[in-house]
Amino acid sequence: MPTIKDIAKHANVSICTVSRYLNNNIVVKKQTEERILKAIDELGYVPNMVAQSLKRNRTQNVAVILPRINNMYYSEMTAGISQRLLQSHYNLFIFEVGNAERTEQEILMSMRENMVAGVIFMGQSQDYSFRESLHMLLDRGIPAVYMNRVVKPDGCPVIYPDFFRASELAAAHLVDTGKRRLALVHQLSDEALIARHRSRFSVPALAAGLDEPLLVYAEHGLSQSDACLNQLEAQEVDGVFVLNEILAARLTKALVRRGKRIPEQIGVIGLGNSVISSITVPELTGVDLKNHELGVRGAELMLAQIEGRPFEPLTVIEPSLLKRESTLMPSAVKVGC
Amino acid sequence: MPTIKDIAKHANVSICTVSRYLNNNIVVKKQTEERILKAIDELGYVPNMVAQSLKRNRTQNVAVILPRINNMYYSEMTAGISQRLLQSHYNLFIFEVGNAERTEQEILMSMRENMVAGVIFMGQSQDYSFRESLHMLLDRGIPAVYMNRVVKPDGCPVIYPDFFRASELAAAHLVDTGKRRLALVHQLSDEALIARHRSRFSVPALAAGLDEPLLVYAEHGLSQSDACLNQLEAQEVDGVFVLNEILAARLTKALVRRGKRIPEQIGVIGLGNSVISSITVPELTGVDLKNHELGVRGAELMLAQIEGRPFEPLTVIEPSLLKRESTLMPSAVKVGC
DNA sequence: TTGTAGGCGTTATCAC
DNA sequence: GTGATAACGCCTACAA
Repeated sequence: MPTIKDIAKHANVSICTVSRYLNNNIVVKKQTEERILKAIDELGYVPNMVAQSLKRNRTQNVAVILPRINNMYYSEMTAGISQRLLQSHYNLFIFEVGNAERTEQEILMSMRENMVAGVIFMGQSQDYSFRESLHMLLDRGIPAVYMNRVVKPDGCPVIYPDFFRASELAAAHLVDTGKRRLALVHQLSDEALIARHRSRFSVPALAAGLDEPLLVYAEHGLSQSDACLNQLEAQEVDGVFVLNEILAARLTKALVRRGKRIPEQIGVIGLGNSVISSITVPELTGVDLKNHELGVRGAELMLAQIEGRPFEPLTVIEPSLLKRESTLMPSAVKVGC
Repeated sequence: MPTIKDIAKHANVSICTVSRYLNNNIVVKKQTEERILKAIDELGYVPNMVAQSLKRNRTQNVAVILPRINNMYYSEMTAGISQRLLQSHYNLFIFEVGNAERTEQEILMSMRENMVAGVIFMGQSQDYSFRESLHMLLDRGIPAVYMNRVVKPDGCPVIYPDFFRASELAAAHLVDTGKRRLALVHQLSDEALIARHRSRFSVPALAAGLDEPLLVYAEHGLSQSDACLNQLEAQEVDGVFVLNEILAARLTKALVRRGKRIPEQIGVIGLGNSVISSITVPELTGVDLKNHELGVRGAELMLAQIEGRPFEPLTVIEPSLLKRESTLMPSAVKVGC
């Protein structure tokens, strides 16, 4: 592998002229430039980022730490990150920590060992890992971004979709389509999150003069005999928002098997807008959390920090509702008009 | 950031003693060891992999080049790769090339710039990219692995699932469940691949004395009015294998909407075993291509090359059939008995 | 068993 | 405009 040294020799200039020319730090004579270019071409020179990193004390590699890469939400975000980083000639490291065979300390040490330019922490909304050890990075000047986690900014920028707005959008749409008895189905364990979802979900219902919506916890392994379904039936629920796309699909299936007509008897909305929602029968109305955009914007927060540009400490992405078959068409008469 | 130099000073030993101790290249006196360990602990030393890479002329980073990370097949394989690489303390670079905003030359240059330890090329079975430029890597001693692509080994090990065996398994199961008129539905464009699928799919049918199965190309954007469905109906097909899981789900939906009873009137099998298959109504029998295992084994092929161990030039993973609701139970009387 | 010194490919601080 | 030269942190003959 030829080095700038070889280029310099071949072009009859000094090493540093080559280096500075390659880094655009200098204006060289036309003739010199041609000689350098010719040498690079003839010798097949490829710059060595490792040596550069050692010298500059920083790589062009950004690490993403996530629970599982084979999860559509995370992989969509990752795709957004990847795309944005590539544009700016940064590389993407993936660290899967789901199996938890590595401690936080070990992971952070790995970040330092590899001199990453920055770290993006991706996780569920209620994921609080790395909150303590984060400052070990920040203190050493390694920027970080929290992505998809609903936490207050504390030392590094935070970006997540407005999960609670999603609940509100869903409730509003159910109300708009004439539903009178709403329920919020979830599998969360974080009480604070549940409370926030519930309160936002209630807003459109209460505004329309409806009862306080039901809050239903769905056990894992939903089947036809589930308590969750019985509860919906007993309470005569006619509109439900499920805080998980796959769960929404399973619930839909279970409802259909119980003979419920969707959307006439019960409207269903899922949180998410992947291929899942377009495969169920009926197809699911869903709230799109804009995972790809989240990734792109998160990567931009990272780049802003690395390159010393200003950035927002908190970014909340507005979700959007996608209407499909599992809800009725909104009635012409809007609530409150 | 403290360096081995600082450790050496603090422990009152020479730099090289520290270095060799850390690399297990040496047995040091108990006392020396303790002093080194103490210094490492007190100074919070973290080894610098970048410097190490520069010296060793190779990083611990393995790159995976794939079309899209937000595709369940690829992300499952990637998860397998990630898991195996982490075990051996290698890092994972992700290079998405789907949007094709970079030429092969640029991508390979990026590999060299970053001194990756190896490159795993992941792509569709009929993906022939990088075949020409691959040797640019190999010639420079950078090992590569072809993953999921059905090509003959040529310079680097190849690993893929036995796609054609999947067709055979599916056909055999359809025959076992009493189906008499089979069809293979696909969206492929590679004639050679189609022919191989077709011939293997035919084997169980012909062995059972049935007609040669139908080969049906499904246009994109499958709907109820599709030629594909009409064809299946006209030919009175009662058993179908779809070479794509999502397409299988859509086809199932379309069949149900046309009033077909699955699996009684028509049995459906999809190629793939993700969450998709368990969400459709009815749930889809599928052929699992073992993507995760593919990833793990592929990573092992990479590691074997890097570490100079012997390895198989060609690995073909055996798929397995997962029976669900979209096919009948196999009859007790086996074909050919 | 331990130490000295040179070099990996690059950048950056000086001079000229 | 250009050129020596000294780092960056680590490894490794070679020497002691």
